[in-house]
Amino acid sequence: MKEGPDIAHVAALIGDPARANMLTALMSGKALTVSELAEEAGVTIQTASSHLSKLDEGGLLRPRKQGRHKYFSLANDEVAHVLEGLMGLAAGSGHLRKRTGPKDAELRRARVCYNHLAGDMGTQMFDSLIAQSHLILDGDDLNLTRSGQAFVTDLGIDLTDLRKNKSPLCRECLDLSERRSHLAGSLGRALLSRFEDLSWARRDQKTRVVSFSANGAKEFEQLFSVG
Amino acid sequence: MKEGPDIAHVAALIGDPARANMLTALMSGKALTVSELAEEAGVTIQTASSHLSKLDEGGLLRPRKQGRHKYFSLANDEVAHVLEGLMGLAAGSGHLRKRTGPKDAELRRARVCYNHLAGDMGTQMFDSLIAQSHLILDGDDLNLTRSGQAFVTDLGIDLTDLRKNKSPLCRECLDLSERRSHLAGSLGRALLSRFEDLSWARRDQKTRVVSFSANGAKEFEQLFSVG
DNA sequence: TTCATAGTTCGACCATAATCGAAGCATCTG
DNA sequence: CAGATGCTTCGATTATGGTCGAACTATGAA
Repeated sequence: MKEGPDIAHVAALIGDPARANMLTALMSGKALTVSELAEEAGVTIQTASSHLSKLDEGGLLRPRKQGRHKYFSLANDEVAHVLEGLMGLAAGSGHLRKRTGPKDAELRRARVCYNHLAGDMGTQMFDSLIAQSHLILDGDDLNLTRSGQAFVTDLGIDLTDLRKNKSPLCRECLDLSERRSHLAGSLGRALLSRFEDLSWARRDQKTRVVSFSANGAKEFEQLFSVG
Repeated sequence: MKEGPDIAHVAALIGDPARANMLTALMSGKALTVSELAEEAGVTIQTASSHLSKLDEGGLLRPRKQGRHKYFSLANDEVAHVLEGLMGLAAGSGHLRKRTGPKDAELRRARVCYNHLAGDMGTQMFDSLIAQSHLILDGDDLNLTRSGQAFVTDLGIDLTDLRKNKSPLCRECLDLSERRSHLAGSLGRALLSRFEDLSWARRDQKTRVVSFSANGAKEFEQLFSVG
């Protein structure tokens, strides 16, 4: 009767409150165990286990067993991307769960989107990379130019290492709430973790807030100035 | 307890099969009425109405009243973007709905889109009308030229009758799966019904297939040759 | 006006699936 | 080994929400 991918199934998976809570918890990029996710979602471990196996079957999660623990993380960047999109839609339609605490400003400024940098600083970095011609956007493809390769190598990132990875190096991740793009893919991931290594930034696992140190913010501003 | 946008609510909206069908139908970019969407989703009009008001409340749709019709389209391209992402996820996890039935070839060739002709023959007709300068496309507006007026009058269509109608005479209807336009509006409607009057074509209400008779196909080909 | 068509609202029915208790595996520790 | 911890499976209960018939409103046509 109908044609095309079964979008309803995937959406229904995300559409349950308990599962949605688990997925948002996983947006921090950190792998979590069944018990932790149960706590996040406010359900018992049995229920959580059932939910998680459904999410796994649906291809949204990547499970890893380690001893008697089972760690779950988001399956890939695409999943994170869709989740961010849904957050944008929910926020746009004024369907925020009331909570305009002080953390919101920080979240808008810099936050973790799965495992790369999002928020104002994320889009600033993206725009700056484009403006400096370190990245070029070709249709849907995003390519690192020669100067961009030098730039990130200078920053201390091993590109040949990254390329071993099967996942794409650069990816555009659209932040719907701001209608701006930021950088995902293995390079986006590497940049964020490099910022952490350099002690420029530190991420709060609980809230997805990325807080930059005074020095880190200065260095960042210098590297990714706009205009 | 929880923080952030209520992603579960939006996802649950998309997660119902009937609603998902409606949304995918609206991915064509065309505004559809409640009845059409009910047909798309395979539910009754009451059910469709209920679903649509929920989708509207959720900010996913943009409703427009036109006479006694109520047209729905996607609220904005952010919604479409999220839907695309979900399709990607569903496709990626091998959750495709099987798609190649025997009727599909017929549907691709000629089908009813609301009440005008779509499919290959629909786009052929559109292209031919443009090529013969019977129609000119001016931005978003589609205008019937003097020669076009003579052309359709020759075909036995009463234009003054059509113009009484408040609905636009010509409308472009984009078929995204083929990325081609075909002719909608009251003229598109009139053309299809004229084909039926002339016994050139007959439409199957169940499947939306439009089947041309041998003679009808020949006449059609002669009128709307391409090149 | 009267009839027809498009859509909404109400109410009742029913199916799906979320939930948790209890029991069962698996893995680590002493 | 026994005991503890992390997780899964089974079964029963429950509630949410999708569905349609029927009645109602609104717009257009004759």
